[in-house]
Amino acid sequence: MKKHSKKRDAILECVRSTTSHPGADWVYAQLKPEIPDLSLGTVYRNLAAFKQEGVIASVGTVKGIERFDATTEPHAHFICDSCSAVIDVEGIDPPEKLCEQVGCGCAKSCVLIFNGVCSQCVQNL
Amino acid sequence: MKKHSKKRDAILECVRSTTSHPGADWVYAQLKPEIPDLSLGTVYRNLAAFKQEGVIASVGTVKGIERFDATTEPHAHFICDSCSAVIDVEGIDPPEKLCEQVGCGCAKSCVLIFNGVCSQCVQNL
DNA sequence: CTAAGTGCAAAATATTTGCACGATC
DNA sequence: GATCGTGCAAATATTTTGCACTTAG
Repeated sequence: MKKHSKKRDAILECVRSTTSHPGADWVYAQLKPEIPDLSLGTVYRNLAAFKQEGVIASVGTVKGIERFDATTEPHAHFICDSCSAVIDVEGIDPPEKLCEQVGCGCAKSCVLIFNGVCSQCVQNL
Repeated sequence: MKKHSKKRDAILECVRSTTSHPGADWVYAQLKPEIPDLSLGTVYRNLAAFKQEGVIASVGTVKGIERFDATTEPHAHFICDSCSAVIDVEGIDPPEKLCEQVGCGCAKSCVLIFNGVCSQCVQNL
């Protein structure tokens, strides 16, 4: 049976409160001042659990760090090669319908990611 | 100036000789018997260099391991959640044309990945 | 009370890097 | 002989885990 926990709630709330698609360390850094006795291990454990339950989704690993998304509706992402920002792409969705046409197995979901340099980084070059 | 090296050639050849989209450790394991004085660091260094040069492409990180693809032409992949196999998907290509429509930055490429359980793993369940 | 959650630190994993040596141009 | 490539091992970086303690149900 699953129990309640302030820390767990805070971690989920933290991921939900941002559009930055954070990694575990970012969540930890955000919450640590507020919850001084928070442990990084707890953040990892809860993020893994949320992902397992389907409450949050993993966007993928950017420069070695797994990034999470509170929005579980399928949508495309843009990832900046320069600053590693992960940004939601409006108006373009992953072609989930094509899952059925994938021959090599039973595809359940699909991920669409655009790579490039974000508007902000382009300016700073 | 870039120099020649048997080990470098062997590493590239190894990636090219398989459709398994290997990671560094797999390449190392393949070549080690053949080239006993090969170092894992060298494999990492060369794969990173090839990727930089655009000779090979990174498919992404599957369960913590970065996987490479000798085919740099854009194409979709299927990744098995169970056995972590990375398989080329025929007939479906990433919508590169949409890069121009991505609002949040200058998208240069896009990645399309299907997730699910591969035919082989489905049988073994 | 029982089961689940957590802190802490150590362990496990994957990758990078410094340096001396060896290979290539 | 200058430059680049490599082995080796140590260093990083990220994530996982064992265990004792705490907390929610």
